[in-house]
Amino acid sequence: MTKRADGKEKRSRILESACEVFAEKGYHAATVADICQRAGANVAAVNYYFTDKSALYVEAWQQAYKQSSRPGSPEVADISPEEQLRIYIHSLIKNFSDHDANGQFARLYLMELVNPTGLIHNLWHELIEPRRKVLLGIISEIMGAEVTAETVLFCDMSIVNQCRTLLTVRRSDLEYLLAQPLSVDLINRLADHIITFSLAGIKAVGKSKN
Amino acid sequence: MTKRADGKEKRSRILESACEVFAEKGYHAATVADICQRAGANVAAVNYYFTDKSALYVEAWQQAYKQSSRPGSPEVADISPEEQLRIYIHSLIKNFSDHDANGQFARLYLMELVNPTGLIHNLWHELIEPRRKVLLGIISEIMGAEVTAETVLFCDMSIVNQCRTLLTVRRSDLEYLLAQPLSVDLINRLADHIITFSLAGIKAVGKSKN
DNA sequence: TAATATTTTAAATCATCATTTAAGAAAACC
DNA sequence: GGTTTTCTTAAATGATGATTTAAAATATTA
Repeated sequence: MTKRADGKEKRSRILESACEVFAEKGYHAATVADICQRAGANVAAVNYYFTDKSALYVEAWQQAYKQSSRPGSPEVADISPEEQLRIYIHSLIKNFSDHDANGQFARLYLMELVNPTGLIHNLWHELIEPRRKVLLGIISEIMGAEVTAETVLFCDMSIVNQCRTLLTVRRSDLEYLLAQPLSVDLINRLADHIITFSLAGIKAVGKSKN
Repeated sequence: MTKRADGKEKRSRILESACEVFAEKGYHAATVADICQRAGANVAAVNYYFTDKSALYVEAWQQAYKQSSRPGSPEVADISPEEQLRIYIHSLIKNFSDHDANGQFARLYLMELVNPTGLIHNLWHELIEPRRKVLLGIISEIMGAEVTAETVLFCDMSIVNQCRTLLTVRRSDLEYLLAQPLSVDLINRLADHIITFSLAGIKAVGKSKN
């Protein structure tokens, strides 16, 4: 009935490295041994604290989600939707290029998208949808009310998937493609590119649809 | 020293289902048993014909590559770059939405991108780069000569990643997002969307950069 | 058809991981 | 300090999946 003070410390270290490893390799390629080693724990610890690899996975998801920063919460209602989009894309890019907490959730999400485990069925829609709504809102504001839901969704997909570049391609491959190291500066230039590209894209699609 | 006539038939059936399974699940989650079952073959067949799971993987890659259609080879030099882009994007989308040969290579590629096995190190650049060059050429033609290589690369990434939506998201999830079945018609509308969106994007980026 | 080469099969083996166990170490509590 | 609970560990067990083997089946060739 009594708990040790430092008790949960190893637990959370495991959770942390679980996020890392699952994000890096996906569910199947990740091994419990690898996770524990990084956490400096014995393999048995996973089952002691989480019962299962799969349960650990689910908790890692929730953990990573909680630690990730929601992009572009519409705090200041006064700025133009274009400016809101700018901010949203910047924070998306920042999230996607981080290797810690933020980037981890984004990667976990991508891995689940690409090769679903079926373990987080419930979380899926419930966690993701609210965040997506923000971007959908911004887009339809930019386009005006005349436009169909499908068109807005297409734009959403266009934007998010552009940003996913950073998530999909390994750093070294990206550096090869771009023929330069992946500096903060480069990432900012990419963000600016996506903003310009998308803003024009949205407007053009909006125009062609009414 | 003599070969059986139908000998290679089972071999190629295995290769075929290997493409399927690897494309669907990625290297780790795919099992030899699953592959053989789909091919109606005994598990030992993999080792008999290919020695290894990993060697089978490499051959599946090559096979899928050969069977995939290169998008937008610039056969007719007379059409405008805008029209070429249209054609390129359409064929990319077609490739990415197919579940047979074409789509398989695209999925294999994505899986390797997202969670590299390191098994196809050599093939990688050598197979992919030539194809990418086509799109880069089209883009810089649209933008004019004034623009930096980086800008062209960013546009390339914007376009390809938009198209990757179809590869990344499972059919059922996509249908959920779009609230409708994934018809040929829908895919065409998506392709048209990406074309309009990207053409405007390219032009805007080109303008802002000189 | 006999002799040989190739392909297929079921079962055995091996390897990699996940999971359990049981014993020991370290707190916490009295 | 002694007792109890919580953690930690190394080693055992189990499950899954890749690979090997050796024998059977099928084809090819002479």
